[in-house]
Amino acid sequence: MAGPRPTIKDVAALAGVSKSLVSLAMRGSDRVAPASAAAIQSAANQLGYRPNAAARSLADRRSNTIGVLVQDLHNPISAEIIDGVQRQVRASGYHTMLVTGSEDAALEQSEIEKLLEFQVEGLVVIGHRMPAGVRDAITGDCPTVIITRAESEIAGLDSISNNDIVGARMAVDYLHGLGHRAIAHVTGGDNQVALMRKSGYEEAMISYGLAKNIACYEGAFTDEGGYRGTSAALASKNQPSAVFVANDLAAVGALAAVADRGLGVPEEISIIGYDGMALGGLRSIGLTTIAQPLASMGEDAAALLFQRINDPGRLPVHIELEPRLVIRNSTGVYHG
Amino acid sequence: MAGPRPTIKDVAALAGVSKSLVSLAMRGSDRVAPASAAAIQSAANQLGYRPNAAARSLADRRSNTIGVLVQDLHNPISAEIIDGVQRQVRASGYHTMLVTGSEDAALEQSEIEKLLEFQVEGLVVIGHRMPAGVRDAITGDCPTVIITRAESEIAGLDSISNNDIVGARMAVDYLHGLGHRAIAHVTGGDNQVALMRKSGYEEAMISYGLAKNIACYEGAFTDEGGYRGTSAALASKNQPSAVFVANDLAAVGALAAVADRGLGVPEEISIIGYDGMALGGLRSIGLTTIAQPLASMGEDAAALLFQRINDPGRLPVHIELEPRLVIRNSTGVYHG
DNA sequence: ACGCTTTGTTGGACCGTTCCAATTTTCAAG
DNA sequence: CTTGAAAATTGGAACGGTCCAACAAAGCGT
Repeated sequence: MAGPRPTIKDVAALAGVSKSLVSLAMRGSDRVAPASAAAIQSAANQLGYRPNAAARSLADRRSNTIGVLVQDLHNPISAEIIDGVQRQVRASGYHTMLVTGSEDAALEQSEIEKLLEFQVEGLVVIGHRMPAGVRDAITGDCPTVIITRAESEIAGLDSISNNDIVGARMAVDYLHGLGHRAIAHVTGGDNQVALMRKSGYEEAMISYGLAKNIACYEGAFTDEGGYRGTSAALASKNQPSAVFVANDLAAVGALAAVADRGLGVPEEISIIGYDGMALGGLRSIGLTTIAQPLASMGEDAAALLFQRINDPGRLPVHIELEPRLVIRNSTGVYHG
Repeated sequence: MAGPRPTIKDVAALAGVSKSLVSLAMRGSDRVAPASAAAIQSAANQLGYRPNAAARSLADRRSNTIGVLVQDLHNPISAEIIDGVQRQVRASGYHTMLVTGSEDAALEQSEIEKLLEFQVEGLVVIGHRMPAGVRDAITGDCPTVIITRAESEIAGLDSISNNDIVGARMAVDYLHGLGHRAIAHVTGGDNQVALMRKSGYEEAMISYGLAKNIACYEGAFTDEGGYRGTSAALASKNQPSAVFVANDLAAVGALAAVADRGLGVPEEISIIGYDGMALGGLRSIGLTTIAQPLASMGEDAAALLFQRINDPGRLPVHIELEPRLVIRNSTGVYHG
């Protein structure tokens, strides 16, 4: 078995033709005589020939590959967005190279670096942080789009997100409509997305004349963070009757915190999350949430990328989608 | 901004040295005079030079890359395993190219094909199905390891899994110890892993003299599948008092099914899952489960891969880890 | 049998690196 | 100084493909 992998030359020799013809045949050109095509096919199969992507990409000066950086693979919404991205990328005849980010900015930057060295023709970033390497990517002329985070100032960078301020307001509106007045917020850290959700919450509270009831507890976009923030909220002397949690993953942690304190959801405490992850829809979780159209955001992002690849000069586009309230079992009317 | 990307030649010209020296310098060789090194560095920065991975990989005849195929990115355990793989791969100075599989076998095969065209030096498959392309990979001399599925016959293929039969027995043992006798099983489909868990369940039931109580309901390794199978179990005339569900994701669906039927967990029905996904540990879910050491399985898999890369001839290794019972709130004593 | 087009096929240059043998420079010792 | 070894640098041949201009073969109308 083994030895060096067969190259196009070996196939050519075995089929008794030139390597140029093999090259043509492998790409399914119609300028190859049927007889030759058959001979080449059979030689290729016999040798187990597989084209070398590095060589091809070098000669072509294009890699046919889109790079995807996923900042938090542990958040189930990442998988849902990726699905959308993949679908669109595949439909365009490209393929995807996925790398994962992390809290370590240097590591994240080096992952992007790797992607760029591979000459990816476009970059999709899924996450709320703006990784350091992205600026390099853009100045290096690599079309880039960032998902779930709004970005409008940077030339050459497209973005697609939902309107977090509006979404947060919707959450408060809904809880207010149920009769809640002591509505707390568990935050998602100091990234842009979390901050916008927080502002939306604050604005809504103020517009209802509930400024004095504004209560933010520090959390994070993780189950752990939601648990921590919500525990703090419940322990406070002004215990809220409803909690708007920064995202769904954290909201699942929030449900746990409420249960641990021996309180009932939604009878005593209402919980609303944000994102619309599929897992939240299970009846055993039944999380009310502000949903983003995750898969289609992924698709749109990839579509945006291809637009820019075909027209590199175009102005940065920011697509903002409307979030949607999804009512399930974690919220209920206030009975004081 | 733009034009063709700068190459090593451009850097050489600007720094006033030969391209060979730039090549050496970029890789941090100590045979380069400090002065030249500095000049080259500054020229590279000025031009925004970035080495071309395709060219490098071609010249080197190695890609420094490990391919990872994730069959089900939606199952949270995938992310946990990937973490482990990445850590080990990075520690070895390689990087990772991730692609996602799907039910569509042809698509999955083409993804593997892509990975091989990229000349990945090793392949990690995460999932329970054995993808068609894997055999090609192995005959094409690409070291491969498969995670969560036992495989011992195929030369050149390493595998790492837990002992699903033992694990399933542990689940039954535990439920039996709590006093349960009508223990049903919701299956995970017809893949090898699911079948082993099913056998373990059956064997354990038989060894307790409960052969007549064996009751398998068709499910799948998804929340949806668990919901469906458990609903069927609860609707049957021999309603079980405990259900062993094929995996954690399905068990979350099972919890929903029980709740939907208005029954209490664990008072009326006990539920036990399998895998040990982090999410199951949240108190709002509190799923009792048979846990696999996911992250370390990922690390071990990558380690195995590097061993084989360094010694391609070695016999196939199968590492089998012991699962561990993790007791949480979804199981309780039987009170008939 | 004659050009003339159409269809198939080919050699060689090139893509951006790394590697190696060969060359130049530097420098310490005699 | 000279000399030889060590240190620094270089040109050119790979690597495995794609592309292009040139060439060979086949068909075809007259």
